[in-house]
Amino acid sequence: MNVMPPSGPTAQVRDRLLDLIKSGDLGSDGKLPTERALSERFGVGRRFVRQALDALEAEGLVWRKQGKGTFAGQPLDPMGDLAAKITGETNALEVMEARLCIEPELAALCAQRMQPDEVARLRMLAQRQWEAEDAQAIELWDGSLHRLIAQCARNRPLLTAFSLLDKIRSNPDWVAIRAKGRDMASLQVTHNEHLALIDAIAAGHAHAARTAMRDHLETRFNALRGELETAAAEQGETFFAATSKT
Amino acid sequence: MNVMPPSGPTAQVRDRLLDLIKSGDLGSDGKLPTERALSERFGVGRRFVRQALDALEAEGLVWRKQGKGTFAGQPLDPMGDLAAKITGETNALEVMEARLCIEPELAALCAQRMQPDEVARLRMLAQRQWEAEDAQAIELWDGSLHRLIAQCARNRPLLTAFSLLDKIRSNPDWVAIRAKGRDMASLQVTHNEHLALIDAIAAGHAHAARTAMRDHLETRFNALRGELETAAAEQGETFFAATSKT
DNA sequence: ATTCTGTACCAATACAGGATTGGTTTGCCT
DNA sequence: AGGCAAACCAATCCTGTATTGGTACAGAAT
Repeated sequence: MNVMPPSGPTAQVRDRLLDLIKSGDLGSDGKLPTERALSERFGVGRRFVRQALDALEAEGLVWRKQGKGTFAGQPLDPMGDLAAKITGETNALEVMEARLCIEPELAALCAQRMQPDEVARLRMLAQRQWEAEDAQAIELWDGSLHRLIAQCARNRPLLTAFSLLDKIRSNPDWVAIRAKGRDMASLQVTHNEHLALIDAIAAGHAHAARTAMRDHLETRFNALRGELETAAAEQGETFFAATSKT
Repeated sequence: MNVMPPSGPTAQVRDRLLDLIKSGDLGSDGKLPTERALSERFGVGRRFVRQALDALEAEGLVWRKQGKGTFAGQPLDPMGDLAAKITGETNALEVMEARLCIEPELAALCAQRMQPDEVARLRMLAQRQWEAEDAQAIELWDGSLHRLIAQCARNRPLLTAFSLLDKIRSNPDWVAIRAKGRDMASLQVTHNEHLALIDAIAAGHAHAARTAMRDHLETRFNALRGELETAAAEQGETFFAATSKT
């Protein structure tokens, strides 16, 4: 999908859409107003809205599906019923452990297989996350960044394994726990770690990318552990600590 | 679910249900008539029908879901659907790459979480594989060994990711390619590698187990690469080389 | 004649309300 | 007290309509 950079009214619509995306007024699923609503709101034809959305979709900032709508970020991979089945049989620590196994390798492969425009897309997603104004937007852009890295690794089974974890983690109660573990200081750390990761990927250094992702996940793991211990102290063990049975 | 063997009317209902299941009159999804319909049809109370179905469910001959119905057989495995979908979108090299990511970590976790009787089971499986007399038996015992390691790692998401790879690899054409890459010398190497791996696990050395598994998989990867190059030279690229698209 | 724009149409998906189905409880009869 | 039918509840399905992105068509403007 090679889309010309927008000019004229389309460029203005694109910028206003970007403002809307940044504004934090979207729902937790990042759903944007419909094309028809946006065309009324901006006082332009629907075709201009579509062209602006074409551009944003090419930049990886929105995704669209006929009959469903237009959403900020990157979509979760369809998992069928599998993730729902597993969610009740695992816990946050196991998922984190699995992430530490899989995502550094995805980052390394991404560094090896990255295509030229994809680095810019990663940087833009990291910037969206840094500029995010509420917990929902942080979650949406952080998730989108990790998803794009996984896609750019170009290994379908590993992408699927990642997506399984992604889906499990999308459970609202799990999302809430993560949100509690974030403050300005941790967001700064995350942003720095994201940038270091993207720099390693951009330079094509697989080993550095692997290490950067591992460091980043370990930081998040420690924050999660802190939250889980706080939650456990407050109310005894909850579903986060479901025993894994094999 | 411990269900007493049925007696009296329940036993008769059970037998009639079994006849119905065997009759081939069910739809393609194996859906049985509703409990209410069966109770009318057999001229008994619904409770008898439920008891008979309880028994058949305990025997694995039917499955039930509230709001959906009662079905002959066992529910479809969500992983089967997903693996079938992924199989057409990946290739043997990607799967091998994914194994190199996931299985060393499973071996390390297994070394940390292994329970006392499990080492003996691993050794027995390795011995079975060494003694196997044909390609099918080799595949069976080798697979069982790797599966047990994955289970003993006690991480549900990683086990699921492993199982997905296992499922993809169970495709018969893929099995055949692997069989062609084996001879007495390679089986000896494999056996030695299995033993080294199990020794590391038994000793609880996570790092050594990780390295042993990685070494073993790299050996298999090289053999697979050899077979794929041979196959490619013989008939041009086949489905093993499906391009991964992201 | 070509390009632009609004409108119409199509394909994919969602949604709401009612129906259906398994799971459980209640109340009546023996 | 035990057994059974009826009632109730929770989960899922079904249907018709609405919605949404994707595309085509027709008319207006240049």
